[in-house]
Amino acid sequence: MRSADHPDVSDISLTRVLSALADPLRLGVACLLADGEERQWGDLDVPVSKSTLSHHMKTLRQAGLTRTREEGTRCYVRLRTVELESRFPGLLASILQAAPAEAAPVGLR
Amino acid sequence: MRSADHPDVSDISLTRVLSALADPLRLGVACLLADGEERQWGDLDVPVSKSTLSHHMKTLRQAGLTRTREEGTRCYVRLRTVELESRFPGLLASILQAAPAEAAPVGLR
DNA sequence: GCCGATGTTCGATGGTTGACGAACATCGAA
DNA sequence: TTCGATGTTCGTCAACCATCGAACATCGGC
Repeated sequence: MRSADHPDVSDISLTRVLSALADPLRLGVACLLADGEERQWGDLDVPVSKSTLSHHMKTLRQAGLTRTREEGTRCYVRLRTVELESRFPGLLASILQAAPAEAAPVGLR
Repeated sequence: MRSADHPDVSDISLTRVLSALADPLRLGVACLLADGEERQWGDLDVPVSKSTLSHHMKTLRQAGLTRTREEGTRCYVRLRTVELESRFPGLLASILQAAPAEAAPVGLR
């Protein structure tokens, strides 16, 4: 169940957040979501197979970085910016600022 | 050669920093060094064998988080706080602020 | 010059992770 | 109702990582 594994804000773990963002592909997805917009998975142009993308999105979701919403067969995702900021002030901002230089190329289709 | 693998400030990689700090033990070491003091390996009270500690210190060093200085057979280590701050503004501070809650218990002997 | 203390390196081991394709489930549209 | 689009799950594989003990190198003190 996808909606079931969103951790509560107070349960978001620093080490999980760090390892989630330590992967170039997930960092790239986070970068792309940094504008606050909600995106559909299929709109993400990523250099991996869809099963691998699904796996990475699950990792981001379980780390508490993103929130996934299902609508029919489609999945929409957005960054939990505000919640992250309240849990780890300044963290996401400082990471995303430096991220584009070494994140995987993730674009919009 | 230990002193050889300190990356230059401009070569410090975000993903390497993140994965280095994603490990509870290394996060604990970073926490302990957060006061800016230089410490000797042997003074660190860590729950792992010395070979494992050596491995983790190498990881921190190669990620650019710490600077190691050798003096005889002893090794001293300190956080590269200022350099990190110039490379990734705000990053280290926000991590270290949240770290104590889930870092491995690293004390002074 | 010998011995103990301090780290490093090596090899082995077990666990985790990222990747893929294939098979599956579900929903919407024709 | 059948088919295509969208994600998930499963099994597998290779790579990586944390850990340990043992062997080694080096330096300082006795």
